[in-house]
Amino acid sequence: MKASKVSEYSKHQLELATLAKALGHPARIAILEHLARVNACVCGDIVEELPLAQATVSQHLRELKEVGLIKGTVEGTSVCYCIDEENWKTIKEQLNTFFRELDAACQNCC
Amino acid sequence: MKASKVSEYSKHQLELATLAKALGHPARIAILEHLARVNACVCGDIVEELPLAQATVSQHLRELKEVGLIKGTVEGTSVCYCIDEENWKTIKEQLNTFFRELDAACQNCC
DNA sequence: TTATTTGATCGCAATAATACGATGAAGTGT
DNA sequence: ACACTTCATCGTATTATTGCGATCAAATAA
Repeated sequence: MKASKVSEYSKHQLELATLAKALGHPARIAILEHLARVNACVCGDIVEELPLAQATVSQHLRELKEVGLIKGTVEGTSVCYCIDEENWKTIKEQLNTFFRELDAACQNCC
Repeated sequence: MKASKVSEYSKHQLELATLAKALGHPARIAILEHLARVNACVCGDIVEELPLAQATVSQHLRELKEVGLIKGTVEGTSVCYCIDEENWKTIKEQLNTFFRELDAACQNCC
């Protein structure tokens, strides 16, 4: 992508795309679903759930954290990850707004 | 790899990730929003809306089409694109199911 | 203290995504 | 027939992502 043209997209388009990109890998979907399933904080045993090395899982966790979907809390020698409830609400609202945009579209076209 | 690790991702995890990946680029978000905004089929003037060359836009359109978000109909020498209402309903349901999964999670953790 | 555990980060290789000019295919108009 | 339009695809350069071993940092346990 040309750096000079990135600014041509609106802020919310860039935000949505960044968010979607974070969800655009099966490992990260699996991590989120695992965190949801155990309904509690899970630590590094996420690594055990995935067919990936510890370094790779750590990388995926960072990506999810950067986009605000999860948060991690240090607990002694391990780190407890969970879905970031606060941010998730905001993110969900962003996505739903986008969905409603699409819903309003294109009733009888083509 | 440890034997306890599941070597593959589930079908729905792969589907979700593929879908999210298709939304993971600002140009494709912009295309969808434009199609929604004009509330009718638009043809190759999508190119005029984006800071990208025709070949690149065509590429993005193909990705959106492959994942079922849009459809294109040939109209003479031009092609009319619009959101694929039918598929969009299915896709939205998939996403909402995923969202509900996350909603149920992690009430008071960390 | 030293050893161990947990997880983050670094460095690098392999792969995938992005962008664009050039070209091809198919329809339209002269 | 020819020129023109519209869009898809090809070839390819650039950049980003993915994955993993190695290593580092911090807390814990001996």
